[in-house]
Amino acid sequence: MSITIKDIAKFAEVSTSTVSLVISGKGYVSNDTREKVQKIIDEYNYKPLRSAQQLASSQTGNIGFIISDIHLSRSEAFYSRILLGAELEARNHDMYILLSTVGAKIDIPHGVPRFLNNHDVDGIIIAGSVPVDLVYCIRDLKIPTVLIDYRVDGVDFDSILMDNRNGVQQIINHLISNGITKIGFVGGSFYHPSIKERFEGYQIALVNNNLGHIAQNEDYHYLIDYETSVECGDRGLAILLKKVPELEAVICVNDTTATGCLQYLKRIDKSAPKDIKVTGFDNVNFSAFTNPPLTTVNVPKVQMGVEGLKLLIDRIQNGISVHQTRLIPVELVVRESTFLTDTNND
Amino acid sequence: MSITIKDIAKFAEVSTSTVSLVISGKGYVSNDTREKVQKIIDEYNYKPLRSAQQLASSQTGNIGFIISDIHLSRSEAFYSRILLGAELEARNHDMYILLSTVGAKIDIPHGVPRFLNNHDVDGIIIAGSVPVDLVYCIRDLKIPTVLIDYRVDGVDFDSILMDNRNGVQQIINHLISNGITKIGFVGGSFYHPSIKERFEGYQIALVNNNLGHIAQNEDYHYLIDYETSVECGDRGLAILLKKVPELEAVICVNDTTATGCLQYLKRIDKSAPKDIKVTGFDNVNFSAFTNPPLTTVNVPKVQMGVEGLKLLIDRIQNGISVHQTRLIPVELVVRESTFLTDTNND
DNA sequence: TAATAATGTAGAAACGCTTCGATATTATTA
DNA sequence: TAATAATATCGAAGCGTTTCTACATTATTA
Repeated sequence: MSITIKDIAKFAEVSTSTVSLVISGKGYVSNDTREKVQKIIDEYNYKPLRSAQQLASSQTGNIGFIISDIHLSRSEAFYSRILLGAELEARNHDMYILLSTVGAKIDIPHGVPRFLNNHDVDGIIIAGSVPVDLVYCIRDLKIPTVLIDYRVDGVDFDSILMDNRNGVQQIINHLISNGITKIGFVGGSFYHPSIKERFEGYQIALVNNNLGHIAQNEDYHYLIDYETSVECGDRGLAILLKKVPELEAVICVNDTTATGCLQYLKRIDKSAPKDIKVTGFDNVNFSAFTNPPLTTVNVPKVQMGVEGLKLLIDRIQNGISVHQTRLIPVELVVRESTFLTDTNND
Repeated sequence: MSITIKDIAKFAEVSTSTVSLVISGKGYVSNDTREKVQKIIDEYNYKPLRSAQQLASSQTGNIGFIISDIHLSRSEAFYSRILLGAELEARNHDMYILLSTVGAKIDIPHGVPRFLNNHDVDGIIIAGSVPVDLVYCIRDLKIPTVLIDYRVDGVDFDSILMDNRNGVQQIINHLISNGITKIGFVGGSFYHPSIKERFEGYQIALVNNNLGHIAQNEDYHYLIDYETSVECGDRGLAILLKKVPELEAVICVNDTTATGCLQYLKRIDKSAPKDIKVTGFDNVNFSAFTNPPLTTVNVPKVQMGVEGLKLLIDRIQNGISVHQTRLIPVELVVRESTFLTDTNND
């Protein structure tokens, strides 16, 4: 039917093993032979059949990407950008990504993504929080795994994290250097490590600036809702302002929550930055288009996906023994929700 | 290493071919034998190796899912719900989904999703609009293909569409039966067929209600922006109200755009439904949480993914000759952005 | 009851690749 | 210069399935 490695070998007048070596780049092949074979391959646009490669090499060429369905459909493109980055890098290694969403509750072992039980992946990426039972299950499977924007205490995985604490510190320095000190925090519960880290960054930065009394004062903190959402921000700022009417700024755990704060301000006929400074986190695509545009922290989402896949490939191919954590730097993006400026800051 | 079909055959004291027949459910196997073999399979938790199956059967067991990167990251979980549905149904057929995003421009044939050139999929789902060149390319490849929420004039594919015209008609009937007639439309350009259909539905419904003059009056229509977005709705309603101050209702092409209208109303110190009725379309997850909650049209997104995959499987397995279009019914969801009610309508 | 059809099972040949030796040639070292 | 190492190529085995063919056995039909 289609053209096979045998055909190429015949046309190039070499053995199939030589063709295979040329394709994989392994072993010894003379330059002359390599070029001759490559020319034939190109001429016939030959692509080795994946299933045959897989069967012979006992590698699947697939990466399993696990994400909670909530994250995928609610988190405003944050995780889908990570997926995008992973896919981008997967192409460079000629691998495919098998996507699987998981619910908040899954029963082990029947409810786990199929590719786990079926041995259909060479490695796994977990993006964002998933049920811990699943994490334990995957650890026991001993499949190479990388966590992106997630970690589980007591489980030692390679991971890609963003520097949440530093990001919030940048925000706080930005506020304090402009004379703002009465700074509140609106977030979600600590079900996700990033939320916890952002709040910790908030507390540390305040303490470092001799504002420990605010860092400790629960009136300044709204950390109740399980999921972060627009409504969470709306409700959160309302409650904070009731307790602390003199609040000067509110740091939101992410851009979505910050949108909620802006919404609340508008409802009570106030606005940022005039009455109160509002900041977000993540720099998702809509954050430049809120009214006013959000000061936030840019998280290189696509790059996190790329790095995650690179790390995973590294482990699959080289089986490095010690687990790595890569902390991705983040960067303050100043827009008008904190201070009106003349300079255009994109 | 792992357990193979040979092991199962040995333990069950049958041939490998019999085991294979039991697994696939094809051919003739006596009940006794079937049960005996199945018991062994279960006992050892045996799963056939995909690559071997694929090689022997020359089927990949994969479905390619193509979506524009804009759709994936901007369209508020609409398309990711479709993806979810497709994945759900893929599981029932023990197939995997290979996801590929494409940009607004791609060069044929090098920029097309890899799985096309590499013969790594048995069929393709295209969700939402993609470059037409890609559609032509896929047609020429003669791979079974299903379009979901998209169509291209002159290309005959199986497709899953939603009943956009009927949805808008339901909205208009809802408005008119409550005495509202001065109804505007805010949408995007017609790059996507659904946008065009929704506008057509708007016009048809008006004509049917003896409101043809409004259907024809361009002052009532904002159809400029390429992408539908919050800003598009904000800007659109502003312009409409300038031209038609007595406007009573605005039908938005989707929930995102409707959100923009609500935003604009708030800015000019007006609100829905008091000053003007606002409706959306799609019923995405946030539409129940806007302020006020949006009257909209529910589109069964997950079901569309499921149906798309079913149709695709049908074509792959049975090679049905005539192309099918399945029109998915939609349903009006009345919330408070049109009329304040006593009844709770979820 | 004899011929035919349906049912049930097994053996072995693919499927298209990778990789392990084996062998031959060339380069390097002692 | 002889022994060894590095380079280059090939043939063939093997990866774990599916499926074709052959051969029995049992059920159905004339």
